[in-house]
Amino acid sequence: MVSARGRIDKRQAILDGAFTVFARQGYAQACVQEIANEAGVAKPTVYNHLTDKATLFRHAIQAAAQSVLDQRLAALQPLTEPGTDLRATLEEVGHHLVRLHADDRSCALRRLLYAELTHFPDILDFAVESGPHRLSQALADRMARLILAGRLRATDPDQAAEHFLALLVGPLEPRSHMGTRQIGDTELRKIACAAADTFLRAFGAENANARQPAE
Amino acid sequence: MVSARGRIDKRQAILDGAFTVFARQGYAQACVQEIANEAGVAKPTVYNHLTDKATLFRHAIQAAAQSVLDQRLAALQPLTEPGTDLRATLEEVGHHLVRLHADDRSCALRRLLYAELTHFPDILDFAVESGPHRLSQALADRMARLILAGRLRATDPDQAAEHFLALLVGPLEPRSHMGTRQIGDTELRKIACAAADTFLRAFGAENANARQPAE
DNA sequence: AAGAGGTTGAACTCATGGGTTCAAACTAGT
DNA sequence: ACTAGTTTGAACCCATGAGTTCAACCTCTT
Repeated sequence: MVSARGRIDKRQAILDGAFTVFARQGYAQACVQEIANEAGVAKPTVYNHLTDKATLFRHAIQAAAQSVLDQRLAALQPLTEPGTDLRATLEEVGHHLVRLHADDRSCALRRLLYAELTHFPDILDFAVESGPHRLSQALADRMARLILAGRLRATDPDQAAEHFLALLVGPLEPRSHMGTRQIGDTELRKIACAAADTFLRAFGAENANARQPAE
Repeated sequence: MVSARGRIDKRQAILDGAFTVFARQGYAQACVQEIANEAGVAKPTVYNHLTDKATLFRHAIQAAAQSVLDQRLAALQPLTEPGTDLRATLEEVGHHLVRLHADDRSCALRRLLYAELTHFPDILDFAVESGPHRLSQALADRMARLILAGRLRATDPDQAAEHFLALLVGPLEPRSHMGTRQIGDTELRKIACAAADTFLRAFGAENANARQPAE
């Protein structure tokens, strides 16, 4: 028997190649032969691991969505220990989130989801439900803590999270030409700063509304 | 000769049917025969008016994008004469914009653009450039007037417009499951109110920051 | 009535690509 | 070296659908 490690590697390679090609071509235009080439594997091997083009697609999307979500959740980390300068922490987290959102993989995944949602209604479950929704929940948890600590105004934490994410992501779409154009890091930073600024004006605690210059 | 009116009607019917079918199936999965059926027309007639499936797609998208943009620009109208209650006007415009954004046609168009942007890079020109960008510009013009009139804080009008749109549209995507689920009008209204509230807190003139109950 | 231009349906050509088959080659474990 | 499970390439079958052709057919114009 071929080493189990080798099998798993092949499977991973196939899923990775599948996502790459699907991202490049869309579901219908992507042909299995090309996926096999991308993965450095023969066509029958693909069908040996994944029965269908459709299940191949589902698994590739699911893997990509999981990794994207993990990255985003990790980016919220600094908010659990906000330190003394809340603005700086928000800018940092915002910058990180915005960078992830503008990432190639992330954009490709979003495009694929939008495109094939009608043909694969079931991908909603693990891609939308556990995508932006989970992120929003996690962020709302942090917002609740900040409100309790008196560092934000007393409001609905869910709405605070929703609006912070909106301020980050909203300006991104038009500027990136729907994920086509890459955005420079300085521009991303500016977007994050602007979002943090507006957010603090609207949700900051009354006594700390003004920009605090330094410690 | 068949009446010119009849020809034009056929062409319109074809473009409309094309958009409907493309929206339902995506570019690759849509077959020209089905478009012909949808338009109540024979297949060769389609090729008589539009040479290609590709140009058929381009024209259908262009027409849809134009009509969507027109609707959105019209929705900004109330902001040119803001009346005494700025908050109410913002909520009204916001509600209108959000309703348009959540509309079936609009969602379908957005999905198509995302999906086929890689295969038709040229649709960027008339769909993205003259889509959200134009809307943002028009809104920024209104913002500039409001700032000059002292009804908003002195800031960059472009950023004010960007953030207002972000606050409107951002919360929509996750809730509508990327345009799959229809959202009730009361929920849309709530989203618009929340957006107006956050926006006024961040961009309202200092003296008019608080909620003004009535005239 | 005659003719011109657009429309129709059906049949046709041809390329693409999903999925399968199979014999040969490979790669451990014994 | 022997065997079992895997991979490989190439060829194959078959469905789908883009785009074309053509003869019959409207539907106006003159």
